[in-house]
Amino acid sequence: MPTPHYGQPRYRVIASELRSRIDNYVILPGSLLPSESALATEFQASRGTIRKAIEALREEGLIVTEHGRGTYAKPNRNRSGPGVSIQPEAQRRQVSADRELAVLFGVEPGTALLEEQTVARQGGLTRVVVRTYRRLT
Amino acid sequence: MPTPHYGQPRYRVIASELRSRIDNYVILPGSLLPSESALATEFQASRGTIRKAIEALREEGLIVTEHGRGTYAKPNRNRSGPGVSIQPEAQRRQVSADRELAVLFGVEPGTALLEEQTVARQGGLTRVVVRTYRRLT
DNA sequence: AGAAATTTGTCCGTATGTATC
DNA sequence: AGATACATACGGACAAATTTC
Repeated sequence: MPTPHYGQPRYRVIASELRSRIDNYVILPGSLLPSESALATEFQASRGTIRKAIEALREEGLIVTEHGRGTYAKPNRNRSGPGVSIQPEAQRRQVSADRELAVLFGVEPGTALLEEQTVARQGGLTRVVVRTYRRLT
Repeated sequence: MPTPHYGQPRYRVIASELRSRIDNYVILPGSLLPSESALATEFQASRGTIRKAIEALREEGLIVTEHGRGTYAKPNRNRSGPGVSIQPEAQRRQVSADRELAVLFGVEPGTALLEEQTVARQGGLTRVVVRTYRRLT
């Protein structure tokens, strides 16, 4: 059905078709796209070509891919404003000892300590934050 | 956090984190690790991925697994000396969220959170302090 | 003794990531 | 572009061992 795109790489043609389906809600926001294998069959292309098309849409921010799950059309695309900074799952940094840590470690308050912070999320919701403090070695 | 393998596979990242906890006595020698399901929740991974991480540590000889019981950190790994005793202290209390915790949990700064603090000592010296933060449910 | 809950063991199917030809 | 192979990852289901009440 899509208009022929002569002279265009196959993956671009496929990307356009998928973009159109998302824009026209043939693929609903938040729902899974067909698997790469299924799309390969439908478009009579190899999985590699399908993956290039998907990669293009992912770079446009239209879709999100999860390892072992599949590729989703992004939900509520016209909302997420800026300032929504993403916190890394785990990070290490130096912090200065608060009064309690200073007492525990037997150092002066303000002394640099190594802090590792791990964030565990579930369904976009932060479940637990773990902060581990050690001496600088 | 699923998604592509940037660098290391997830199960190896998880194995590293667990190894670190064992090395730093966050998980004490001879004690049970959290169940595979609990770890799956904490790390937002499937049980299969957790099992791969555990398998890696088991091959390193760091832990031992028993069917129906759980997985233990190996006791007396490097008996460098006799009086190497560890005395963890734990306490729970409510604290008010600092700016970063507020962002992570999506609450107003100053909101009360539950903090669990564990102190692991060795030979009178504080080795590590772990602070775990959760919502008040 | 027995039932229920918990935890690890195993197997299946499906999907994506990556490398190679 | 296409094809294949293997690694990584998810999720469900059930069995087996153990603990708890």
